[in-house]
Amino acid sequence: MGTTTSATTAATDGATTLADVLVPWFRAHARDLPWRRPETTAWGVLVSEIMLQQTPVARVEEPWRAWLERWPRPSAMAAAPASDVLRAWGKLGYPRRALRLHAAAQAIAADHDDVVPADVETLESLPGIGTYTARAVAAFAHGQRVPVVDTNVRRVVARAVHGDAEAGAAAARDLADVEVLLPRETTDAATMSAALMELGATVCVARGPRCADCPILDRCAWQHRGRPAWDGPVRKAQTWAGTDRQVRGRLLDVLRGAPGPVTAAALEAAWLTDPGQRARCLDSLLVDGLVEPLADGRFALPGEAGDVG
DNA sequence: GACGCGTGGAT
DNA sequence: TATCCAAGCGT
Repeated sequence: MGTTTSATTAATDGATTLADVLVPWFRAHARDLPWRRPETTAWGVLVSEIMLQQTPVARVEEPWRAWLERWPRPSAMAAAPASDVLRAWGKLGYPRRALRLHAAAQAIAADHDDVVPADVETLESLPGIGTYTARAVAAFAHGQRVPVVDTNVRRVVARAVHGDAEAGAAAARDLADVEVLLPRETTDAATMSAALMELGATVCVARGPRCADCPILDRCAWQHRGRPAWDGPVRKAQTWAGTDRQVRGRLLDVLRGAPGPVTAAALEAAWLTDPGQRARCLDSLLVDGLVEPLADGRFALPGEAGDVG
């Protein structure tokens, strides 16, 4: 980073746009994340985007490196059993993401010549790739000029453009909101999207925004309005202790930690508080395809026992 | 549109 | 210690 501001052309009427400020700011201040390096493949970008869904950057860096070293192409991962994929996923959380990435890799290998698609609609047709991830891959891996809207971008737009403290629920209009902020130049458009995300992740954060460090403070609508408090609906607090999520996590942790199939007793020991809840959660893991029952009564990670498809 | 889905660091 | 929150997706 630290490159000089390479004459980002201002709008034809001479007005300085948001992109005129944020693109150079990004080039000077962006974190040096491994998936942003120029040698990163589209597959590497896709893997990073899936891992980063609801998971902080700091916890993704090392698993991402190991993942790309082990499975440098979609076909490599496609050939691995799901059990290997789930163990490599480790404790990143939301393991259904790993299963969907596995399925996406198989589809890319089988139907797309092992090349990560560049078309938003095609990307969205793949498992685990939704509105955000499809556009992130199209923009960051393939340089397309498409709006990329995640929770950071929605917060930045809510504040800087709409003058609200928080973004509220995601809406279809979010894409159009951001599209008008993108510069005409395709390459700069992708950088602008990355800049909006970076600003939201490092400066315009949810709690305790560092407005003194903000490059667009002088044109922030929220600032101009005196930074009024959020008066919209309050998000429901996440509960954790005793939830099915916790129980599922415990059960899966037993499977991941074992070298092979485990007994029903081993899973029962993972959650003694409420046997009914434990049974219900194990069943939901079976439904999700995260666990497989064996004929002898034991349980295994999918594909682990050699029972292919 | 609301809900369920893991995990762990920050405050 | 408890709560908040983190580059969403599928149902």
